[in-house]
Amino acid sequence: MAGAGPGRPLTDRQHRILEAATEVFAERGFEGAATAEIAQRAEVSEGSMFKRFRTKKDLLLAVTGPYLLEIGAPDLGPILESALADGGGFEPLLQAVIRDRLEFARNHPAVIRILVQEAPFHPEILDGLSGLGSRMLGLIERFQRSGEIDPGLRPVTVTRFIFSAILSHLLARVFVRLRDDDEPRSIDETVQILVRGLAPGRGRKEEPQ
Amino acid sequence: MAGAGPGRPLTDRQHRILEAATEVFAERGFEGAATAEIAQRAEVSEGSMFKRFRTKKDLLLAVTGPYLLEIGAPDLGPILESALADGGGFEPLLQAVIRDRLEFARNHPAVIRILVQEAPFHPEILDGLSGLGSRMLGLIERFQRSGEIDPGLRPVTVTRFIFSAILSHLLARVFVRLRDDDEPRSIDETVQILVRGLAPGRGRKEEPQ
Amino acid sequence: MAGAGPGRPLTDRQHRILEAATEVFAERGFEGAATAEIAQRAEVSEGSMFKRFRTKKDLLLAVTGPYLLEIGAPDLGPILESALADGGGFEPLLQAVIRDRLEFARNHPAVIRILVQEAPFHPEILDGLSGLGSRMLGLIERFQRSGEIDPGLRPVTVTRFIFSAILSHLLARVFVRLRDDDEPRSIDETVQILVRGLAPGRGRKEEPQ
Amino acid sequence: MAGAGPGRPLTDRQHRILEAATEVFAERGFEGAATAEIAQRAEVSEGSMFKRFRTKKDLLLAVTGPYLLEIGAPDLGPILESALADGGGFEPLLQAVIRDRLEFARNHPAVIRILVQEAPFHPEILDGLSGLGSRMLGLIERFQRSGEIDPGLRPVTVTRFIFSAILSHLLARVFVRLRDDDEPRSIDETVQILVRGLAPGRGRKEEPQ
DNA sequence: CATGAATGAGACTTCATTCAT
DNA sequence: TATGAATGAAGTCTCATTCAT
Repeated sequence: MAGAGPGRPLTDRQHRILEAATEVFAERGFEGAATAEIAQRAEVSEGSMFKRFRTKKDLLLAVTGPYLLEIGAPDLGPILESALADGGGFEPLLQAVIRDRLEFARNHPAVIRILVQEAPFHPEILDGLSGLGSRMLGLIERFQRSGEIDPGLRPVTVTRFIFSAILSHLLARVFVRLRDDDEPRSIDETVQILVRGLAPGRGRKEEPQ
Repeated sequence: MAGAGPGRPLTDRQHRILEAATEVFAERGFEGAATAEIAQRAEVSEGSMFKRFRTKKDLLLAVTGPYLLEIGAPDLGPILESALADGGGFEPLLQAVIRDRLEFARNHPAVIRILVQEAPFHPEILDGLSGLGSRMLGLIERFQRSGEIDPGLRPVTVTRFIFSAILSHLLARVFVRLRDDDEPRSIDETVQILVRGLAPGRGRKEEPQ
Repeated sequence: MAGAGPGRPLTDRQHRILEAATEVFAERGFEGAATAEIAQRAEVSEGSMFKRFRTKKDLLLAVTGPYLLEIGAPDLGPILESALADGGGFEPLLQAVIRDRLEFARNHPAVIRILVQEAPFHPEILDGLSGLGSRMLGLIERFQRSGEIDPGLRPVTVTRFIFSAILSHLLARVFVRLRDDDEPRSIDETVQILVRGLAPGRGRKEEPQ
Repeated sequence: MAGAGPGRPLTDRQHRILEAATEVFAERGFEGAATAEIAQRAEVSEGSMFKRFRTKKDLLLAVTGPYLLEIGAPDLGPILESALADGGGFEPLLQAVIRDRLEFARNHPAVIRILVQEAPFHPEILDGLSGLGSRMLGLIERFQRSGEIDPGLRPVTVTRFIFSAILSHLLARVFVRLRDDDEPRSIDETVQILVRGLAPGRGRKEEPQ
């Protein structure tokens, strides 16, 4: 999952343009970003820039697209993949997923910002994620059958919870620049809470009936 | 917490302006919003608008400010207050908080959007929240002492977790317009997961053995 | 037909803008015209200009529209009207029409240029003329019945011929700035040629003998 | 007059460029045409194009030039030439001229469009026609002496009239794409009207005094 | 010689803000 | 006071032309 980058071959200039665009979009938001500033940071004329990327929005999609494809793609990061493949338990998988996504955030914080900031205004930005949701639901049901997740919880809720746990890490990292330096511990704690919270009840507790 | 609104007395015109601004900021984002459109929707001349709100940014702060003040203010919603006051347990408090915030989101979805969308670009927008964090930490430590929250977890983590659980509800409601209609159940499940996940382990920390 | 002008009330500034636009469009053509130059000649900022006329094309239509409406409208110039109304002969009508249109060209040469130059690229510019053709055909058939126009000629041909005779005057005036100063004689000659040329043959169709 | 094309030898590439330029200029006008599109349609790089034709305007002149030279040149179409040479009558000459020009328009409609559209902005485009006017005047005077054209008409008027009759055919063909399919009859009618209209009066008629 | 990437100048258009009425 | 016309600055995008490869 950690992510390679765009598939199409990019010239050096185009690479610089995308990097500059990523920076500026992250700093100022899409609407607030000026194509002139992007071109300037890329040390390229605006004319050149618009030759390859026909509109500002193309630039946005070119910046975010590659990363989304990879998120939804089946070739996840090696750690994650092994955790998934061996039909292993829920806990190691969570560990792997969270670690993987946090590493992604560490490597591409600006892209994370852009995705989060612009998704409400440009829904198509997330089109690459279409498959992710159903895949998650499938996994969760599997773990419910294996007894690691409480079958009484609706998969929707579980999905949202896991997403939000990860998201909170990302937001803290990328936006708040949290003072929490002990990331390993943070991950351990997050996993612990999730595992315990999602585990089947010990007989009593919370059953409506 | 449920919150009335701005404290300063607003003329009818100003009220209409703020409503229009809220709509437009939510729909198009701060940078994407045109003051002309705000004035038009408020059925007020641009001149009048800028007389009272000197800049577009003033308008933004006037829209968000009141709600933040109220979030940090001591006069929380009645339900919440009672839950807090009687030194009651963690679970009913969580119920109350989540319910209260969801109601808030139902009443002011546009404000939620604006807060989430613009916070990264206008940090001062969140200034009103300064006290919230430490108050949360205090509460958490109290529940750790009372044995309802695992003392092994750092309060920072717990805070983030609770926030993110609430946030995920808000996001689902406001942005994704989720198909999850069974909100009461959703809340119950959320509370269950949090209570179980944050509860002290059964004898030892995290190790099964 | 001589033409009043636009129907909507125009402020002084807007009037100046339309005048400037007329000049510049006539001189440089629509594509060749720069909105900056129009604004400058009108002594108005571009911003102001685009407030009233949302696009450059709006400006074009605002310049040409009024004159076309009047061409197709039933309130022709007084001379023309009287010539038409009294069921008079073909010759005085031709005199009136040609004189009227030439006067129009003398008063609005720039508009004529624009119409001729831009019609091929902006067909909607001529929408106001829709009714003119059929009205012409009706008139011609009437004169064919009255024996002033050869019934052997198809009305299409006759229409084209009359149009082209008028057009040639306009073009000569507006584009070539012809050295033909004796306009009255020019008109007389044109009318003579048309009347004779369109009159029924002397006994047989086309063969002198 | 029927006219082959440019005199200078053109490589295949240059030929393709001129064809593409003709198309694009006709469709979009000179200002509206993009050199990039011309190069693309010609399947030639912009670099190559500008090597041979140094500016866009060169391209325009290269497109129109050859046809104008030929119009003014002494090697008219065979039909026309015979009609002219044998000192024949006015009517057969008119027939020949009109037919010849209409055939020209059928063969090169795009060039006609360009000439008509761009002549007002690039007068030099018509430089090749310099001799045409005086030659026409000479012919007309000859026919006035021979009694086929009314000597009372000024040659300027007659010239304009003949031009306009031909022009109206061209315009109808090229711009309006007229529904008049019966071209032969159209020509006959045009010639009839001109011959009758320009013929000397039968003693009375139209004398100012 | 052919190419097409690169560019600077300028095009049209939008917009937050001001100010005379 | 309320208005909305006016604007300057800036924004996105296009294009004829050049030049290193």
